[in-house]
Amino acid sequence: MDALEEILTGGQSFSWTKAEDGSYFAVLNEKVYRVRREEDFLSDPFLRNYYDVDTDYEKARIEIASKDDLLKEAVEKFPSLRILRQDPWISTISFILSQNNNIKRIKQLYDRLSQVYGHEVEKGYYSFPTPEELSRTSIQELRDLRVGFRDRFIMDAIEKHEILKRVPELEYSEAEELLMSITGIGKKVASCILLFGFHRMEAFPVDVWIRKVLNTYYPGKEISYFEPHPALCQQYLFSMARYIKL
DNA sequence: CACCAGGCCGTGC
DNA sequence: GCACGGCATGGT
Repeated sequence: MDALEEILTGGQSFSWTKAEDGSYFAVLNEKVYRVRREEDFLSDPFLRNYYDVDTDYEKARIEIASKDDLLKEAVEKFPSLRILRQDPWISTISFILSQNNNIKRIKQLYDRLSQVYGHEVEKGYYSFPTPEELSRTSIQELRDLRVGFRDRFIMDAIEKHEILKRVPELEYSEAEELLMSITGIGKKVASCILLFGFHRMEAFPVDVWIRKVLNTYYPGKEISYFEPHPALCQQYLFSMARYIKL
């Protein structure tokens, strides 16, 4: 199992594209970043933080693997899984796009928004649009880009984007409530934004895959079973569920 | 043709 | 408070 494949294109980020030669690239931080191996994240300060290099995951992995056989298998199957430290705004729009959608199409819509409303940082490579850039759009333009019923949700997120600034100082439940004041953000999308955009490791996003895992392998168990690493357990179970096509 | 995808909204009870 | 239908789009 290609470690980078799962981390960069497995559903927590939609910024990364796999190139013909097997490398991955993304436009972030006003630059085009290209990586091929995990070591490529070590030398650049932005990438170090983005890839959460300075967090020691090893202790958590041991703890998680000791919980049960499924998690043990997940840790073995996806040895270097981690939670990327992504931009709050990019995460917000990405996971609004994610609802009742699949990863491949979310990625398409992400790229389309970048090309149409972002700016070119290198020939042929476009950044994800800032709130200001995206505010040039309209319901009709968004619909023409095929975002579907999510058009008005994106419009509301643009309008209320400044609330993202207040999130870091809030308790989880308050932050969740604030995010859910944007139309189109419910509990699941809020948890993804808090996890991937604000690195709130107490988050535990429950989507259709996680629901299947919980029903099949953890009937009657509470989320607290996955303490003290709920977010990481969730990510491992998400990857496993998709891997075994639950 | 049906059903599904990193769900949420609006309505009715 | 909870259940349920509707929702755009593209893939299988």
